[in-house]
Amino acid sequence: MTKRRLAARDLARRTTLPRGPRPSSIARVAGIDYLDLDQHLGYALRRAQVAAFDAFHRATAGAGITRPRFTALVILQANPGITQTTLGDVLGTARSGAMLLTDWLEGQGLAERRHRSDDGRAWGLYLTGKGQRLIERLRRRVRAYDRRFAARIDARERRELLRVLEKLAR
Amino acid sequence: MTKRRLAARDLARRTTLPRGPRPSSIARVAGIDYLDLDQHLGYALRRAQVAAFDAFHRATAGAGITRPRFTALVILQANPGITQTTLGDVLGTARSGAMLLTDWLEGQGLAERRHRSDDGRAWGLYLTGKGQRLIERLRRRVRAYDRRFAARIDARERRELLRVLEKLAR
DNA sequence: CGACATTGTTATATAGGACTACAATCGCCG
DNA sequence: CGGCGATTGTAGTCCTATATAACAATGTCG
Repeated sequence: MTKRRLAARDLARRTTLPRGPRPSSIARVAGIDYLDLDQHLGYALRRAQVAAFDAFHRATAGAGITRPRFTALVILQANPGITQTTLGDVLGTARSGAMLLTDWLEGQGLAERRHRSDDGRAWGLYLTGKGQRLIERLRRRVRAYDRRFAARIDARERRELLRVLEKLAR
Repeated sequence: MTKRRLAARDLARRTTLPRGPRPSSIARVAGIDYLDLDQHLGYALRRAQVAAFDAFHRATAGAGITRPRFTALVILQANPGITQTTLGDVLGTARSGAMLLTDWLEGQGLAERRHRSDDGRAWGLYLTGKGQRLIERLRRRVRAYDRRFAARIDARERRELLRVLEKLAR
């Protein structure tokens, strides 16, 4: 244990399961003129994304799992030993956020920090057995809900959509 | 002035321009295994949406305008006299949020509340001249940035994308 | 008129971040 | 090999965007 683990963290406070804002979906209100709002890619993307998030939310209901937490678990599953900084890069958040997230995962017994022999500053992050089991179950559920959500469009549209979204996200 | 306007609001506090979290974009990190994350519509939509928000953010830089504020201005422009509750419905947020938003718009001199003759409870919301000028300028800028962002795909892809996104958002 | 619903409002709580400063450690360069 | 800048995790602070609940004023409808 180096110094940085000595400080007793208030894990309890950070372990609170988020009630979270219900994502719901952004319904179109009758009688309202939206002008050209739907012609904006940004607006259209956001509406679709909120709807998708709703499906995700139902898939992970009760597990206290949020979007970044799910992503983190997937990344940890596929990249054992990753550092917090890299995790933050993947999630697109600051280092400090990745640390809070890691604290939560550790507090839940889903992941653990292990010292790296090659770098005394960094931790290697690993899923625990519990974390492994949880993410496998969650991935099945999320995939299922994603498929159900995607049922609104056909297979070709879905393929095209993913292709175009990737071009936009780059 | 009915009672509900009498309470002196701390407009100053709410008038603060948001520094806001820089949206940036969620870059793909080299050497990391993402598993099937990109196959999830939700994940792909989110990445694209963050990228789009980045374009929006650049378009509205310096004006203190956030996404919901922009939407509110557009909606007010096209639907003068709308109530706060309806505005909240359009934005997909709670009434209290719509009120805070309205407070901000009013504090900035962009919109104003006027009594409705038909309903003593509700306010009708209207853009001021300043708000009118701002939203017209902003819409031009946002459209331009949206076009620039959309340049990553061709016209047919864009049309298809909007069509498919609409199906998903419903 | 009286019960109930709706509107705006206020107060409160919380998640989710960013940002900064700091100590330990690494890596490089002279 | 010794020192200095860069990097990592950490702690502390701050802020935004939300939601929720309780409330008074007002509307609606039986």
